[in-house]
Amino acid sequence: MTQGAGSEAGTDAGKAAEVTYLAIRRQILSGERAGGEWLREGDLAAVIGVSRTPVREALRRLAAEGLVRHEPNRGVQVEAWGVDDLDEIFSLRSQLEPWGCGLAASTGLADLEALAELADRMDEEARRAPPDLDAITELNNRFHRAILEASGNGRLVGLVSTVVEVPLVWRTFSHYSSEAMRRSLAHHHEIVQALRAGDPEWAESVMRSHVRAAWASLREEHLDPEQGPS
Amino acid sequence: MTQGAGSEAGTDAGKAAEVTYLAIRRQILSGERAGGEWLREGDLAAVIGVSRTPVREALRRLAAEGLVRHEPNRGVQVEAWGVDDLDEIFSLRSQLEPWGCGLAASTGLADLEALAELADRMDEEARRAPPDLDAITELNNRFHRAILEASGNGRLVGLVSTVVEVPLVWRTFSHYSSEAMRRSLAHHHEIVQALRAGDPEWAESVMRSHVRAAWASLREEHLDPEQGPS
DNA sequence: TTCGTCCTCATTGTATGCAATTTCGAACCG
DNA sequence: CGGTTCGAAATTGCATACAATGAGGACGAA
Repeated sequence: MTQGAGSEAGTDAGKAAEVTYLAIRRQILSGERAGGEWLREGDLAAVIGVSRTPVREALRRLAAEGLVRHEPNRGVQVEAWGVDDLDEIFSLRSQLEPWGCGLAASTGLADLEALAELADRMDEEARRAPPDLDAITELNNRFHRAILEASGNGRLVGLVSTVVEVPLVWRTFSHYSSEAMRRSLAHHHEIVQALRAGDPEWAESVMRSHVRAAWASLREEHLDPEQGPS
Repeated sequence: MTQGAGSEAGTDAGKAAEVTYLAIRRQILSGERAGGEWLREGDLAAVIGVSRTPVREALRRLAAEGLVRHEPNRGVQVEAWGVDDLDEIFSLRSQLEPWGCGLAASTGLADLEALAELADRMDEEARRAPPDLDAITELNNRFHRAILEASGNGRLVGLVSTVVEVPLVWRTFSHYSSEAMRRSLAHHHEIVQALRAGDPEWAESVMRSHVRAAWASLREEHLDPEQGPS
């Protein structure tokens, strides 16, 4: 068969369990799998072209990360998120990310060139005729991750990752107005500047503004359930 | 066949995978399994009395929680922690726990009676001839968890749990001097009082003192490797 | 002696078969 | 007609068998 997997077919680059994990994870983050949907081991195994064993491992891993919910003897279903989760996530984020950004300004571990380039590339992508939101999302996540890594606290990176890696947040930019987008991109440059100046309080403040602006944008969108179908 | 779960005898309360997970986890947190030690699936399966399948699931779950490290095609080894990890953990903790405690003071969700009782029972346990450190540890963890739960942010509970549930921190009290112990227990009562007063800043401050005092105690102990045998 | 190669064994990774549990529908009773 | 009980199908949980990968040692040549 090997019909559905498509992209993952061909190279056995990673192990089956890893491939399966990445495939399911991508489907959830992209919104391809709706919240509440049941994930049957047999179906997934058939589609991806592996046996149920690696599928089970992938599902357990996803459960540990909070992307799916495991109901004993019943199966696994995609976690359903709501506006309450948005508030939990962003109140945590607006606590942790500014703090980490301030630390990064103190340590001086950040690769300012790389960060500046990421910010520039986001500008470029945003200027395209139809902005490539996936590309911007990718760059934005790398930007935020790089800053947290520069905080010197490895656990902070992991914690924030587990919190923000949910569909609700992952596709942040698809909910931005063009004004919110411009402001967000400007924040990135200002953050780099604050880091370059080695000013922790400035860095922390900008990052706090950045996160809370994102919060407001998403919140507005989710309180008006007028989004398109499916 | 012969799956009688001999060693874990008594109730087959949970499923094999759950039992296995809890068994291995307990061994790691108690220090029974040293950092760096390799955990072979076959051995664990034989000892616990299950097949390798649930053992693998348990190990994957522990890997996702950061208690063990999974090396592809090589196996799983217990994570080794050092003083650097202590600093990472406690700098995170002294950021998150005071914040959560302040939130709890604002929400008023905390069950003050239950918290006061936990604090009292810790006092009692500490007064025993040989203080039952395991009992105190258990009560202390429940105390801290209850406060975070009262913050109204469910994710905060999970995040802090994954951070503090390592042997280094779990057995905090076994490293306390009697003075540090008394101060720590006093903090608990003061925290309850601050929550009762509904004063977020007070609550936050006491919790910050509480956490940072613990940090100092543990750090001192770990910088002087003159501790008694195992 | 020392380095490199190959072979063997231990261990993990995957697939498959079977037992246990849940779900869902249809027959049955009130 | 509504509610309940029983049973077959679907699904998960566990055990076992097999394949694949890596570690360590014996052997031989420089």
